[in-house]
Amino acid sequence: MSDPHDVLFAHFDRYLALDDGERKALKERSHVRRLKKRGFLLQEGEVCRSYAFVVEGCLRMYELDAKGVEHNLQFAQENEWIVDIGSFHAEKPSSLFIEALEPSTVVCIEHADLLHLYTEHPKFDRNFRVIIEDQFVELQQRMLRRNASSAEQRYAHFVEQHPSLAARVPNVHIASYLGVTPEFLSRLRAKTSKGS
Amino acid sequence: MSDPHDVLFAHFDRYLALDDGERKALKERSHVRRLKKRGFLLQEGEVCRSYAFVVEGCLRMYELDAKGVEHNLQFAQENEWIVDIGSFHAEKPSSLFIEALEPSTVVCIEHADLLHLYTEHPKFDRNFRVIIEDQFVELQQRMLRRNASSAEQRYAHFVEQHPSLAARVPNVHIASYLGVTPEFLSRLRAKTSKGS
DNA sequence: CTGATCCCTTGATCTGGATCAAGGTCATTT
DNA sequence: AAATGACCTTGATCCAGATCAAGGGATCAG
Repeated sequence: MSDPHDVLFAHFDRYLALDDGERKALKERSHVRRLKKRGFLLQEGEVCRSYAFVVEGCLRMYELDAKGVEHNLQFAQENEWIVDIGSFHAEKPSSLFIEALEPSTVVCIEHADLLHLYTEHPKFDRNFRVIIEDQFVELQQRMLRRNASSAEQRYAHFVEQHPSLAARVPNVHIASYLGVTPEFLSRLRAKTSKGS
Repeated sequence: MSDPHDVLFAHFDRYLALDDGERKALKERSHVRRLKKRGFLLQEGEVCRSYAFVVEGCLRMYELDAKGVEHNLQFAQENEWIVDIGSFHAEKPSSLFIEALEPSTVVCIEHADLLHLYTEHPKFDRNFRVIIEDQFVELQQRMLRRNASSAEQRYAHFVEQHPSLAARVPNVHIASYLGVTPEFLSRLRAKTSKGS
């Protein structure tokens, strides 16, 4: 198995690649954390302390509503970031949970450390800007689909765009992410598998 | 009336304020554009050339679906930014429209100019990162509400959080933004105004 | 091995919100 | 001043998806 930090460095190669000094700083300013299945990286009421990069495994971020129903906001698997940015930057209590759906390994950067990286190495400002711009675009498209497409279309799109998530994540969670009940998603699946 | 660029400079004071050199560069690398009511800043099929800051007026960004129905993705009024970031950065045709709902004044930064600002003045990387992080957090919360709340709750929240938009934007557009039909929004309004 | 817990499915029924249709009020244009 | 069009409302009906209820197959801990 490769060093978690190497996976992270390789991830940055997709943007502006880090030089040795930046890699060293990033390594010093982050730490590896391992979570077992159903372990929490963040729970409601806590401040989100870690900007987390998933090296291995799969996590979800969700909210618990007044009726006790969970609403999945985001999944993150290998080479993806997960954090409650609002809570992280403001250092205020989060209303979200981040939970490992499988045994997972993440690289965590804490608030003070990220600020340090930003000011010492402007390339991080650049790279994190681009990373979040990409996430923003995806979220906008998801919002549009939520308003413009039927549950059936949204599910088909999800399976097409995220086949690995569709395979590794329980359908209950996909249903919640898409904004439908698990029962209804089950019916959709029954219908479309019959059709093929 | 104050100079549109001064409004933009004042906007940046809320983040890391610009120094004289940065202000000069920003002024040189941007231009003011005035739109009449129903004028377009972007139309489907075009590349989104401008990262636009609203000095005065109000615009909306929307998609037109296969059935010819519009879906509002975002509003922008004074001191807010509007752009199809995906199209802007990739310089690829957009599937969105940006239309002025009122006579409006915007400051536009084109792609090459923004890249120039980013590389010459790293503070822009920082400021635009923070700006989009804030937008991202808002959009996440909107996504959660879309999945967790009823149309009635979403409308009440919209009016509470965006009273000025609720006052200046036609209800048809608010309905589309919230993901309901104008007819249904009208019924919600009738019900809640009776209740008070 | 054995309960307990997930997770998925299927049936019956209900409802939030959509659709279709019509009419009314303003504001803008000619 | 008529006419067009944008915007809002209200009624009647319909449907996508929710809710409630039950059962069944994995998987996992003790």
